[in-house]
Amino acid sequence: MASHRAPRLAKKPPDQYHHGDLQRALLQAAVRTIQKHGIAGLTLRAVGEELGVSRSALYRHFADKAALLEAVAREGFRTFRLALLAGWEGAGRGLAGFDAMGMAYVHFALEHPWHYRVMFGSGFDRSASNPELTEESSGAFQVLVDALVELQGQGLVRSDDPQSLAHFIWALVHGIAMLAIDGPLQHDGVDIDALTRFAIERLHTGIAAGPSAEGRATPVTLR
Amino acid sequence: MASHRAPRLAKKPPDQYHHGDLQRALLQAAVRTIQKHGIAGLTLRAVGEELGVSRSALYRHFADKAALLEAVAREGFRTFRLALLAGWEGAGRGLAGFDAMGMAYVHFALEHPWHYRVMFGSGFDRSASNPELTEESSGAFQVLVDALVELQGQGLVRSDDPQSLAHFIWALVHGIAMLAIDGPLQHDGVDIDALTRFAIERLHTGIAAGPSAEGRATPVTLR
DNA sequence: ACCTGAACACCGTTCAAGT
DNA sequence: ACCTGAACACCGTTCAAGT
Repeated sequence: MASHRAPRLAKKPPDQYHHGDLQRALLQAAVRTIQKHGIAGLTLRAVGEELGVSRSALYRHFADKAALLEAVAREGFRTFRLALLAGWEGAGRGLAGFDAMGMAYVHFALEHPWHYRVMFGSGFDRSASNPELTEESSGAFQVLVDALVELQGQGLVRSDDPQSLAHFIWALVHGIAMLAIDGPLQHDGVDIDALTRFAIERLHTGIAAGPSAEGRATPVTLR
Repeated sequence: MASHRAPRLAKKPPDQYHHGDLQRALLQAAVRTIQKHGIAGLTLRAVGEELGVSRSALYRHFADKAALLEAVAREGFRTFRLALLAGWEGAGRGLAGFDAMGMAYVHFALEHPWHYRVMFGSGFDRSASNPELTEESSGAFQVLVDALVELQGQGLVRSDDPQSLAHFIWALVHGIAMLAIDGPLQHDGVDIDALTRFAIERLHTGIAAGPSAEGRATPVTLR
């Protein structure tokens, strides 16, 4: 790019001080390394090698390894929130939007399993004051709460405390995601999509037997 | 214990070859170390020190560190299964037993968080053929399946595929447990017991609004 | 049979030194 | 201001050697 004399081209031009934005490059390299070698195989040496940079260069841009993982989690929560929102709004909100948001949740976990693992794993202190991370995290959660409040306003969802409802539903999809990624649903030939659809149906009508629920084709959506 | 001459008493008598059952002692020491220093702080050196034994002595009884963690998980699944069964039978089976089993699930996770983390964490290969572990694990799952089949036989639960129902319910309680232990429910002042009870209620009747569910004090348990 | 202790190949992190 | 390279204190694992 700049004007040096006849640079001997390596794959990445080590012209200036290596990068204009090493911070961002380190983040991306960390994600690639995790995808290749797992979260335990994320070593600062491997990250540095991928960029042709010393292993201690990272410390100019991140406090330590945990901070690097936090950055990965933050990036994950950001795109996660957008995915949930896209599901909700893409299906035109309402009960269809609610269901689409649930599917989007599980799909995100299946499509970005490593991001999801880092986001909800224990690679860093969640309690240690980390305002940026908790903000992104609760931002994603808020999408669900907002949707529930809207549905309650339309009389489509029970008028319970929205926080409790949201925690309940979040736990459900989180559980499906975790069991699908790392748990026994992984290799048992379970159709995750079908299970998720089933779970969302049961979310609407419950599991109780009896004329009020059993045999009804569509969930109760009076009014 | 045995007859040596005037043993200079250390805390643990290093009389013979240290232990009659080092394997079991190592397992317990591992659990204690994890409880004290976290799952990442589990080092073979720390385990050995706790027993006054070399750090390589472990390799006589476990293939490697992952095998030690697997043993912890196996022990966890065994007592977990018993806890679920105690809830189910202690409450006299039926719907009350079902609810008690759900509470027992979450309570186990809250009372043995480190065991739970190891059981469902990624400290070892779950796919790598490990028959003993998967047997214990699916044994715990089977308690739930059996209960559901029994409830279906009594007409108390929808006649869906019991496996799907079990996966759905398992995901829910697993999600609550994970969010309560490591997630944002941890320090938000959320009453986990109340949330679990609420979740189990919603499990019965669903979240839909309308006369068929809203306002009814007790879940539908016709017949 | 069971355990030790040195050795090996790895880690994350620090810090003086280079440009 | 940004990065290097040596050094430090840790790891898990192996293996000859002791009893």
